[in-house]
Amino acid sequence: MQLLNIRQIPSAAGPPRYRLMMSDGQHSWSSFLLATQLNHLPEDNLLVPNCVCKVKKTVTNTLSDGRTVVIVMDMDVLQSADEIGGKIGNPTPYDKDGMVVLNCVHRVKKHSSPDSSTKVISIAQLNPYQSKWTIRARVTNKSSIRNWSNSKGEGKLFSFEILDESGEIRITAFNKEVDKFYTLVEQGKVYYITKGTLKAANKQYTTVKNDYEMTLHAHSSIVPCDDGQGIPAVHCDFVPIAELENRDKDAIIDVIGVCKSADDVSRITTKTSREVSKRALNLIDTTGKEVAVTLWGEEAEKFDASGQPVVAVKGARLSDFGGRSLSALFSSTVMVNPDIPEAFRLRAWFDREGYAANSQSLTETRSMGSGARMNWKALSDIKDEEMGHGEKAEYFSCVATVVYTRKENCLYPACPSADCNKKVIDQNNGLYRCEKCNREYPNFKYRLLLSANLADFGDNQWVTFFQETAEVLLGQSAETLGELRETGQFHNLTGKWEPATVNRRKLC
DNA sequence: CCCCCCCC
Repeated sequence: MQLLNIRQIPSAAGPPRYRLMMSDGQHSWSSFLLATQLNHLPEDNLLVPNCVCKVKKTVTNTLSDGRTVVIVMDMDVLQSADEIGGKIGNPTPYDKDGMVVLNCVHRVKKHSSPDSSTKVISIAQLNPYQSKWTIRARVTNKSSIRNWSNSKGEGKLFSFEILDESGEIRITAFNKEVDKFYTLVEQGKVYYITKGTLKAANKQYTTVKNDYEMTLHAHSSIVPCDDGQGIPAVHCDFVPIAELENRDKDAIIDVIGVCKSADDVSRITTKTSREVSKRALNLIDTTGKEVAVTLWGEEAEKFDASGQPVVAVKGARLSDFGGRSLSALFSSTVMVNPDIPEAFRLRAWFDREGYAANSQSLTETRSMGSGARMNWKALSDIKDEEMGHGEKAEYFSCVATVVYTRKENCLYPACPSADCNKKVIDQNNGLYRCEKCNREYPNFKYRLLLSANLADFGDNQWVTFFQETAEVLLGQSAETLGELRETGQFHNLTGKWEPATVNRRKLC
């Protein structure tokens, strides 16, 4: 069609709206409205009178007074106004509808579609310009309930993603709608959904492939659909672990593997001083490669690695930490022993041969210390390069000899709580006080903090060995040393070491 | 109306 006229119409709020008069050469008609996502076309002076357009997608709304409005959702400008030069043919007005002045865009929104039939449409057809529809879709991901509080107010929300044969969309429920729908909405199930509000999705926050997202409100309904026929199941596009080496950092990928091992859950403090649980899993697949996947929060706390389950993560983010590693996001779905062929194949492979495979991990951890990532230094380099003077800790490896250990006070009574390790004060009443936990305990645990001087060919360096490394160096556990000290035998373990023995120990 | 995706 040829654009004959375009003008901005009054709109109270939001982006400007443009009304178009189009012609097919025979007739002209002016009840076209440009969807706001196409506003760049007139604003960049591409959509100007006389240009010829290919209208690719429209939505037709009938107003309460019977007038028809066509919203142009997608269009290309095929030939510029300059190329055409003028009006093509002598089009006559299509009908009197086209002559009615559309004076306010709000009429379109408020009185759209008097037809109240709730025809089932597909997710791809959803748009902010029509409100009477029903969709039928499967829940592919569901968040937990989250509370927020900011300058605008506070409340709670949860969100979920749904999928049909045409596409996907994210839906968010707030406050009352959380109470109404949270338990009803189940991962993997199919529902009829009506009367959600569509708005432009902020792409900054989502990987869901849709220009819009939906908010539920008081009149929204969600009804379970027993027949999921024609609605695709959650689809994963699993990337073989070995292939992760070739993918870009920050890529969002699906992965599946046998959870060969898993860290214990631990608590960390984020840069914004929030505490969060984390747990890294080690997944292996038939490529013989392993990769670390970090789970967060409740997912980390609840994860049970016993029995080496098959774990699939949909929508994990690839990181370059330690070479290559993965992190679950809020938008990720973690599935343990999912009922899919890939999982059965992996189980069979792992139980038959994979468990014994001489596998390699794409994720180097410090404790692994394979040669490739070692930062070898001579002790003099540490001073010359001012290592450790910056904000961040720096790590290096060296070969050195222990020339002296400061054995006085290397063993101390520590807080017995799991992650504390603060030195306790003997209250001399059978109780031991931890200042950090601000409480008293009937017991304590022994811990090591061993100061030693190391020397290589050119320099020496004082270093501190904490618990685990001191135990390696001494060849004794802190607990054993504690017992020996209590029975007066501690001095027997402080003799001199053979340099050859020391050199073979791991002094990282 | 949220928008947090963290840590080594």
